[in-house]
Amino acid sequence: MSTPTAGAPRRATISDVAREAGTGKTSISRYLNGELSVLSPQLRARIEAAIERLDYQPNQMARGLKRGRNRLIGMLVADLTNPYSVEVLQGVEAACHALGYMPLICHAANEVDMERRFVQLLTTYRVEGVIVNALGVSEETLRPVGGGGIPAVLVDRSVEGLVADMVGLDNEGATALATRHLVERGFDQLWFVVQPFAHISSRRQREAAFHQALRQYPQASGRTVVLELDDADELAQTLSALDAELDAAIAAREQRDGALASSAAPRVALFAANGPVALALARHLNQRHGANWQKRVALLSIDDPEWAELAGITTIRQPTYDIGYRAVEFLHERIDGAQASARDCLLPGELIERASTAR
Amino acid sequence: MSTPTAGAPRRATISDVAREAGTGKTSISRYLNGELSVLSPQLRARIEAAIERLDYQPNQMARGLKRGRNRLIGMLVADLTNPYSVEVLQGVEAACHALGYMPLICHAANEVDMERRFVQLLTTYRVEGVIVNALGVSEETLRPVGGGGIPAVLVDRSVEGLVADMVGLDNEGATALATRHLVERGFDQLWFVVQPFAHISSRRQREAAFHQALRQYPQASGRTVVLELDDADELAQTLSALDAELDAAIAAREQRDGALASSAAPRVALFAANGPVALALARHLNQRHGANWQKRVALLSIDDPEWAELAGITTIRQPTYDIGYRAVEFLHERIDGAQASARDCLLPGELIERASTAR
DNA sequence: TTGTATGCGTTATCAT
DNA sequence: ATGATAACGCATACAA
Repeated sequence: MSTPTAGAPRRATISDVAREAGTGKTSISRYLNGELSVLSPQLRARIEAAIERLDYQPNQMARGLKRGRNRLIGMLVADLTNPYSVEVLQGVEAACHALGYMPLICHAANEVDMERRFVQLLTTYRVEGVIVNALGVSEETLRPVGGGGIPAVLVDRSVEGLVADMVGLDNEGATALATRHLVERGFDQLWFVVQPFAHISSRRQREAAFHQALRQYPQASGRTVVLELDDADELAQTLSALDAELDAAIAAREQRDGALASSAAPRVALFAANGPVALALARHLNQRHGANWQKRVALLSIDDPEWAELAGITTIRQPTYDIGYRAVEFLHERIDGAQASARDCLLPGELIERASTAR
Repeated sequence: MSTPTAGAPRRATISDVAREAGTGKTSISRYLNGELSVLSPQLRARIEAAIERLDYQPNQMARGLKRGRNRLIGMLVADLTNPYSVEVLQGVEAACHALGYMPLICHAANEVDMERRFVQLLTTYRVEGVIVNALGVSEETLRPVGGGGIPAVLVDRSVEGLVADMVGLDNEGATALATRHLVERGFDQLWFVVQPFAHISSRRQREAAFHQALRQYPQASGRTVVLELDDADELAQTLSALDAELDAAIAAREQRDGALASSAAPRVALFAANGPVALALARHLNQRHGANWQKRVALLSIDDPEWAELAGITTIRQPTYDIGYRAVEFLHERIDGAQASARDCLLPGELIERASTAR
């Protein structure tokens, strides 16, 4: 059994190559930067050979130091556990590839100090720009970014006090679309379930848009339920309470409509503000009532994770890939010096109808 | 509306701080590196003030260049879409934090040339080590890593011809555990479903271990089904065929056991080699037969994604967090110069029993 | 066409 | 205790 590498044996530098090729460093540098027209064929050949022999690879750190830009951009992700983030990431990566950037992916894992630590780190590495899917807790921690600092574009969430471009879902349109769908399907009690707002703008926007949209439908009533996903005890408690209220609502309806109404019982619909909320709801209901829970209550969610099809959940699918792609394009313009005032790019969602909201 | 930053206004350097504090760069450097004992209180105060005033932050690129190490390690992930990867990643991040490393996350998205491009990039950035969840297609693309190149540790999969440490699931143990569970539950036809092996060692290992384990149970028979997830048409076709065979198997059993056996019909179990396969199977079966599919056939999967509980799937949960954490620890030892021969670290899986394998 | 010299922002060596 | 000065690996203005 052979032994893997330990201390690296010092890599070849540009000077080594120059010596090996019997020339100066300048020519090597020229070769590396594709200034081929100014190199005699012989020299060029010697350089090529030397590079090959020494397995030379230019040191990007040194390069970046010298030229003042390193083609690095930071991608600060709040929660990679959320499929939404991964999908956005794929758009980001594609755009970076196309535009010649290298994204440094930083995963805050929903921890505020992680976020702080990462923006700190990204600035000390002199990234040329940052794409931020922020925790949004405080503009404080994002100080070095946006506004007077390095160019930034926000994804999904804007953060108060931070002036920067932003791209995300058209929350108002998406929510209206979903609400309308539920009402048209005959649900007249709509419960909007959302995580604690914290400072997360998209949650607030969706909730506001929900109540706004509801005003168009006098036949339906709505309420907001806040669900804390990160605390198992509190979550279980809230879900139990919710379940009890559901029982009451169903009982009330049955009583009002008479016995024959039981077949038309499920008139309340749960509207999950995002995928994680929907998963928590579905898990709870499923555990409590088995696969039959869908007969008790409807469920619709913003975000369209892979399992939604399996569980037959109606969703609003976000244009995640495009969101990521556009974000990088925005950032690219800023890095190139665009000075326009902060722009918002709101992309439309798409309704995916499934069994969970059928009659 | 204010306008975001464009071209950065050149950050302060160590020289700027020195001038501002009326001293030399050396003292600033000393201050930054915590050599506080050799600084007079007055100078120290002046430096502190200057740094504050100029909002100075040391340039890590330059630092790394000078000291020859940058505390960067690469984390090459084959597929972030797989929850397994994200979970491993969390262990990696925690360990990096603890050991003072900064992980550069690179997402190959199952593309071979992406993988090649990233190892190239990581070496030119002179990362001190790499954790690789490889596509495994060819040792060729990983040449600069492991063996004679920069220290590397493999995760989940080893790649032929590449000598390096490796940490992952104890595939043999986990598969045996699962097989035994299925047999004990009374299933006597076990179909092991796995993606094309390509060069992915863990798939091969699990399949081999499956047939190996099966030899202990003469009452049960097994076979391997290869499922190509990336080609929708081929996938649909294979799944249909599978479904037909399932019908045949059920019919055969009913005939043999007589009419009364129909209640005890489901004696065939699907053993998914990993989470993505399980999802594909569940989606198909659910779409074809509705929620009742669980009455037709059992399902067990290695990997325990979030939706498994919702769908009631029995799984083998991998110690993902530990896998990531251990990987970084291994790497750390190599970076520090450990010369031992390549080690393997195989961690045990845990059986999570759910409805999908009940009688 | 090719090479020399200087500097990017830091740290390390050596004086003072 | 403090400060010049020389590298680190590379790119570029300038000279040849």
